[in-house]
Amino acid sequence: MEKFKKYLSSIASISDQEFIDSSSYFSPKKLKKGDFFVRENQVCPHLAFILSGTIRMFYLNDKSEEITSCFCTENNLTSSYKSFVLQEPSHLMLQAITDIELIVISYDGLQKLYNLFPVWQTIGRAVAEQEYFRMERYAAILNNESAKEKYLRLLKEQPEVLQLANIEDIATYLGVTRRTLSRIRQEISN
Amino acid sequence: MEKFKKYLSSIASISDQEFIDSSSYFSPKKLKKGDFFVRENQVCPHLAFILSGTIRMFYLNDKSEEITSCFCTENNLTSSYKSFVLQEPSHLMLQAITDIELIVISYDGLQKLYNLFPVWQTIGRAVAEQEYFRMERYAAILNNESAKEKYLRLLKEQPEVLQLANIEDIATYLGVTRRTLSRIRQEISN
DNA sequence: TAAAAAAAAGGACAAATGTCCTCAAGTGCT
DNA sequence: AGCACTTGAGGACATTTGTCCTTTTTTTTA
Repeated sequence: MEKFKKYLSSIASISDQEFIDSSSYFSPKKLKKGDFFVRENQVCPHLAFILSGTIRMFYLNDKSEEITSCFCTENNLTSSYKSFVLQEPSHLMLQAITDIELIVISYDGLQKLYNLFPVWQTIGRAVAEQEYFRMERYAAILNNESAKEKYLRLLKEQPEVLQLANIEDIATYLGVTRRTLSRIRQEISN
Repeated sequence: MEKFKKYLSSIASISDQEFIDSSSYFSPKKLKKGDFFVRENQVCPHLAFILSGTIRMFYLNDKSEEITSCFCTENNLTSSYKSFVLQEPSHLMLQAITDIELIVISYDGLQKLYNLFPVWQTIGRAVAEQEYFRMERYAAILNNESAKEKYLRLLKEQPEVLQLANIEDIATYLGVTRRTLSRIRQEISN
């Protein structure tokens, strides 16, 4: 829980007592490699903080191809955020690509925190803002960097993902085909 | 103001009295075509609701080329959101591409609303969530649609933008060069 | 209104990426 | 260990997109 408290402190000032009072609304959860945290068309039941492990977030495009939109790693939140917030069926799927340890909270639990502790209103807004900043950055990268630059960025920022994920998934994450990714890797190794 | 109230009601339930009490924190603002709402490296001073007109949001990439990231149209919020929320210098610029009428609120004004009216906590979170949803959708489109599909989507969803913005800006918005956009337009006209 | 300037269209070729494929290496299963 | 199965690398060619231009159209200004 210490990791989680540290994360919360980094986005809003929460006192020790507030954290203790809030913590009964959270519960631990483990997933095995390959398990789904969220399936397609399921309402995302939890917002989760990743204590350890990596989750692949993906969706099916109109040709029913899996498109990876994010690799979520430890010390970050994960969820099908829109589905969770609006309590509507998810178009995103979240699947563990390693064994995972999470701390999760349900939608109802979070609403209770909003009502009981004013600080959670601020945390809730800060989380939404953080998710926005992350997505804004992702969009700027998508729109502005070549596939090679994106690969090098992934190598720098999430090197473990290159070990854990398969080529196909990395390729769709970068927005290119397997063939192009293969060329990029060849180029870099020279 | 009626338009703005309608917008707020669509994202959180605000009573008539709450709206009246809040409204003194907002002020009207007009911009002429070509005026900047936010310049580069300026801390975005306001969050704005667009009553009428269109704003182009753009940034400079590492080759100092202007990349358009959004066209903001009436009945939507606009701001350099990250800059406004964190009160840090903006890398985004917002420029009017028509004459504009806005309703704006300052950062301090919004903090006061958060403190005075609990409903504003909810609105603030809902706004952050909305901005996130918009950006998530934009990223999915960027990563998944061809330039032609993106053009057709723009034609469908914001046809007025194709009249107002110049080709160069539309091209960078779609993530292609002028030449490619020219080819797309030729193809469609056949 | 005519000249100048700016914006958009489009030609020709180069570069990047995709498609479809085969081959090699690694993985799991019996 | 041996065989099927999966995964990644990379060849050959087609398609798409970019680069660098020139030409055409539109807009601005004297």
